[in-house]
Amino acid sequence: MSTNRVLMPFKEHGHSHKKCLISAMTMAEKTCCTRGVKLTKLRRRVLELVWSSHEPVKAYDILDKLRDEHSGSAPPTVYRALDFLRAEGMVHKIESLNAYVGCGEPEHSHIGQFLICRDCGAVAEMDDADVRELLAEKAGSLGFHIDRELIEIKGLCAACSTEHR
Amino acid sequence: MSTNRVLMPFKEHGHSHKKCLISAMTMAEKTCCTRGVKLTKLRRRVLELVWSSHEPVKAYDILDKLRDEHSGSAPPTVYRALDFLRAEGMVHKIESLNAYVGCGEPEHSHIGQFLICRDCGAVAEMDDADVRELLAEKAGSLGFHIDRELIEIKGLCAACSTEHR
DNA sequence: CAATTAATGTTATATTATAACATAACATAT
DNA sequence: ATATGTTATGTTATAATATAACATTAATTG
Repeated sequence: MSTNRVLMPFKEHGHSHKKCLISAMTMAEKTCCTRGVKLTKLRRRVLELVWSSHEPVKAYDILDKLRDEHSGSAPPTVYRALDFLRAEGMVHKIESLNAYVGCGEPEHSHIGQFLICRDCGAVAEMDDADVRELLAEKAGSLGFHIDRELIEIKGLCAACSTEHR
Repeated sequence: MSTNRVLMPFKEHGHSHKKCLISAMTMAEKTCCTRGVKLTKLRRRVLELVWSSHEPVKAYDILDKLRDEHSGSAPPTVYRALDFLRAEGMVHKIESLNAYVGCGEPEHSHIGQFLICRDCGAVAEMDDADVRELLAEKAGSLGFHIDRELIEIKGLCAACSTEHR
């Protein structure tokens, strides 16, 4: 039995992204509503910008876009929105890139395992129980108790592998 | 059979660190010599500063110390030395902390899995083949080929768990 | 609608890292 | 030994990432 839950798979290159975006935004609205937290106009916009692709987005790139739309935007504008979105599990930070990606499944809290393609830059998110268990076991054998794990894997996605052949 | 190689275990709190430091520096000298690369005075000093404890060290903290010793030190001084040491596997960067730790086994190139205690701040380094294999398998099932993996686990080390009881 | 809380605006600054070019130290060939 | 090339370091400037602190506005609630 596989526990390889894929929260957000790699998409074929050039897929129509509109559906991803709509689905993510709908899910976010719904999740916020359920939780009684507010997805304000600003937060929604930042989430849209994060979801503009499957590649991690930089905070200052988001800021540039916000500034085009509203001159009063500043770093805190972005970081606060990102903090909110991260706290609600709608966005994850990729620490090794200082960049942010949308989460495909914000409604259930989790800690993802990220696959990052070195070629197209896209990120996929797994949430694999076997991996978590194995790490817990290995860490446990050293007397270490895990709170949170950060897993960011760099490599080549299937689509990019194919193109390279 | 366990594959849980521990490159740098957690030490009991308050252990005499001098031996760790001497051993690390000796190993570094030896490894550089074998490889025909130069552990210059500056690089050696930066490595010592990284090894001043088992906690990740910040680049600008290193810089402050270097400046005490030589006023001509600047950010590039530190980052270049760190780049060299990282390239030679003597230092690892903890991406989630923007900080640097010494590697217990620079002589064989590897990608470690880091356990970071939220209480004492110490870092242990594992290099576990089972974990690597499982991740390769899981990623592989998505058609993803792994180049490098980043694993940084936050939690509570054995010594800190004991103290909390 | 007054009081409170939450969200955003605004200014300033902290932290982390690199670019670009100059000089010095070291190695090697003549 | 000295010219030459290479590696390492010095130096100045700036880029990129993130937070602090306080003011204002908007939303919520008593």
